Amino acid sequence: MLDKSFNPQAVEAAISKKWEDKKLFACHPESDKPGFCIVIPPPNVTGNLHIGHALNNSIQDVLARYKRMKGFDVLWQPGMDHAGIATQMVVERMLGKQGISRHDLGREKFVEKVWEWKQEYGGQILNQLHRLGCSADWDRTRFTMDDGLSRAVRQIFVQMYKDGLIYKDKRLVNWDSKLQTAISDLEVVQKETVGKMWYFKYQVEKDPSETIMIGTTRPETLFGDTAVAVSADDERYKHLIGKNVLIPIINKPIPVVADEHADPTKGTGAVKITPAHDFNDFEVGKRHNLPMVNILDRFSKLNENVPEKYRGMEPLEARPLVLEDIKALGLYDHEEDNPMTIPHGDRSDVIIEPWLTDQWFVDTPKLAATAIEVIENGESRFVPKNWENGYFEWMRHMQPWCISRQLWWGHRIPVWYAPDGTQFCEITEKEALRAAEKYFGHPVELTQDPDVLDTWFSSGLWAFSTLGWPDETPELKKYYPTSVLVTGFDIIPFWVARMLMMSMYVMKQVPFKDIFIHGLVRDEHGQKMSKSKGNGIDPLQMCDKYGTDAVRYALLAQAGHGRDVLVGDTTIENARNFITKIWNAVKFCEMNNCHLDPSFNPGTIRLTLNKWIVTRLAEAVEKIGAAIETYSFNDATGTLYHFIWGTFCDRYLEAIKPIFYGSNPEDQAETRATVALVRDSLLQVIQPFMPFLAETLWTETETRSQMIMETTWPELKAYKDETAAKQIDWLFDLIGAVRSVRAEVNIPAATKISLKIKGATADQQDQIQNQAVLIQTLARVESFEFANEPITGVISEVFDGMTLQIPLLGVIDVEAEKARLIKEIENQSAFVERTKIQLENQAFIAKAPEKIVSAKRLSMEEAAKSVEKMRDVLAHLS
RNA sequence: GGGCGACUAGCUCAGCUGGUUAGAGCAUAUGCUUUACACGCAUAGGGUCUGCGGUUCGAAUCCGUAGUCGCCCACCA
Repeated sequence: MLDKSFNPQAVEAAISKKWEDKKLFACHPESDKPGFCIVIPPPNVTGNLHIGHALNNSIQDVLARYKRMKGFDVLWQPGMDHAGIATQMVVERMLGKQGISRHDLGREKFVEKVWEWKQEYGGQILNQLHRLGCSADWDRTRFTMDDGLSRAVRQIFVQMYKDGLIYKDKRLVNWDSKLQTAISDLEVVQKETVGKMWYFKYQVEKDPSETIMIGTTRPETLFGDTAVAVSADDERYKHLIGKNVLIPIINKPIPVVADEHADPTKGTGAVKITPAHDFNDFEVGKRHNLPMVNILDRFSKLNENVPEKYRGMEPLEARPLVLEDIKALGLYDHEEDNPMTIPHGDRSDVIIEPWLTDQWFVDTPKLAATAIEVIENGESRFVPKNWENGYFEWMRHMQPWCISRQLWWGHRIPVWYAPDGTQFCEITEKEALRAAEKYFGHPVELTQDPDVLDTWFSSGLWAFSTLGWPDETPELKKYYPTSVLVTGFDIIPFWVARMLMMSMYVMKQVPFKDIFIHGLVRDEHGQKMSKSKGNGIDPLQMCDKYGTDAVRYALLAQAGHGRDVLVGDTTIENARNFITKIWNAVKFCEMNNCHLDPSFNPGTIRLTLNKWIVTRLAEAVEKIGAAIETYSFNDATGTLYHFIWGTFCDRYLEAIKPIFYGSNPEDQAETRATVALVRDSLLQVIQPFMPFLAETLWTETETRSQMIMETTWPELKAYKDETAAKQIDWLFDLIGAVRSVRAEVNIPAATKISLKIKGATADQQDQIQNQAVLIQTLARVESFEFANEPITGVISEVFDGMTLQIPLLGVIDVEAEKARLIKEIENQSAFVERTKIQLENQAFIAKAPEKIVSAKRLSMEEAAKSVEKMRDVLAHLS
């Protein structure tokens, strides 16, 4: 006998273990089942499971489990990302507590420490995903710094280098002075501030009476100025072009140049050019061959290229002093408030300075073209589709991707330098040495580039590197391109776009066919979860409190197209309540001895009630399957919920009680077998969503050796009987109407009443007789009477053929009932009126489809379809 | 500045290519210790579908426009 309710804490661990012991999550590349593959968005090795992971992985798990039941050979490829900066920060912090810096250890020792850390503390998140019930093929877990994946990284780097798609360049990059590394554009976040714009004058060389006024938001960078730019046809400044002006304070002469960058309508029309510290100015500098004066050191402090009194200061410290000095010189004019955004590092949160350094770049603008094409031509598609716009936008404005990081943890750049600086890019040091020897004609000593690659470089290869590339593995052959990528919109540019580019370059095939983008998890009020607000939800705590299935279901119940997911105690409690409902429904089956009958053929069902539930079940199962296939998890769960709670429990289980409490053994046997069939089908259908509950009930209710995970998706199409289904629905409407009237006129539940039914067709009268027991139980009706004579003229006219023709005899307040009916009639009259108009219009439309064609700008074919549809609706109406 | 999306019951949302009387869950009210379930059952109240204009026999749905709120990108001398 089942307990009072489901106790997830007691069973989850054991069930997980059983699944894993039986290797039910493993893929079978050798099997001839069709392949279905999802690669996990690899969580950071430093990561801890948060609610967003829970959503992301629950979705993937539903797909994996569903596809397995549908007969696919599923590979859900798990793994982790080495997360260069994040991991290095964690380990440095840990060492810092012992008073050790990474420089004390040296590179090699430090990297060793990181590996030790990974061994001991890293990858917690994978255990947490196990707890969520994720059916990934855990034995195949990959790490972006595995030998295999590292080899893939080096090989692709070399190939891209040789194809000219990776190059080293001295350019302005985003420099993070705290992390001491360059970062990519994507890792920079803009923060709004109210800044100021300062206006001051530069004196013209040899003619101090003439000046040119500029406006700037960063006066302290004037030491790095190498020109002032004006528009070529700006009358105010035309005469100054080619002359020199003097930088205030240091009196260094710099030229006035004509450049399109200067916009006469903005500021004063004249702009100071600091090529080493501003991306726009850098371009101007290149156009005019200006010197690049770097005034910041690697800690973003002013360096030896500024007057002594400012050296060692941060730009913001120096700014007021510089302004003071300008004022003292009498060159200062005025200041204005100026709203602006300041770049910050997404990890370090310090101000990011553009800084001139040597870095490695990927020529992403070149790679972008194919990656755009495959989305345009549908080889790969975003679901929902509207993400494509953002993707195109981003891809078309792509800058070269800075991939070198001045870190120690990561894939070291496979480039070696000869003493004269010649580069040798090879997969291994040996090959580099050989190449160098060949080049120079004698052996030379080489030193490897100290930098490592951006973490996203290796994750960009994830779709194929995890499957064994560059070897031609059976996995690669069977599972690539993968079926679907499930991810959040926040990493479309970081990851999705780069996977598309890298995969197209290496594999010439898209990495995945579908890209399902889910929403953000928010709190119950729709607020973004954040540490500062304290409204975050720990999924594992919720699993402890309500059970894993409840958490999964609460998330999945809202996961749809372009929709955020709102979670909190209430939503999870509701999910838990649903689980209890299912538990109790199954318990009811058990108490009524409903057991699986292997000889039972649903095609031979006699009772309409049983035909009805099987039909409605079949429909629900189809709908749920279709919803999963289209990533509408909210629809799938909604259908599940309404079928189980509304149809199966509230209607069917109540309706069969009279049969169980009756005395017809044949009816009882058929009903028991039907119940067991419906129960098992439902358990199978909920398995992807609530695997622990499904597995528990599957094994507790029957003695069977097979786990539910090994079963197939229910196939019930053949047993549908729409006529029977409609009859029972009609009856339930009748019962509902009776109940509603009873409630309205306050008839105590225990009172039996007699029912006079008007206007029912002969068919319907038969049904009512046949299901007398049902009606007597559910509607508490004692006897029926069928009457053809009208109560009044009005009622008969309007009510002919309608469900609500149930004047109740005997016990009710006639006046109240009459008032109710009149109200009803008003509604119905309006309805009939509309119907009549629509019927008239049918004739009208049949006569004039051309009118529809012109009005709706449809083709004749479409118009015809539209007319057909109207006929259907109208036929149904009348 | 450019783009995307949303606005339907107190709350959170369905409502797909226009077509039965606009739905659900939660919340609310009333009544139920009915032998699966009070994490439950039954019933009810609650909506000029953001405003305005248009197309149509017919608009929550399509078009235009105004408003409010989100998000993304860019610029910022």
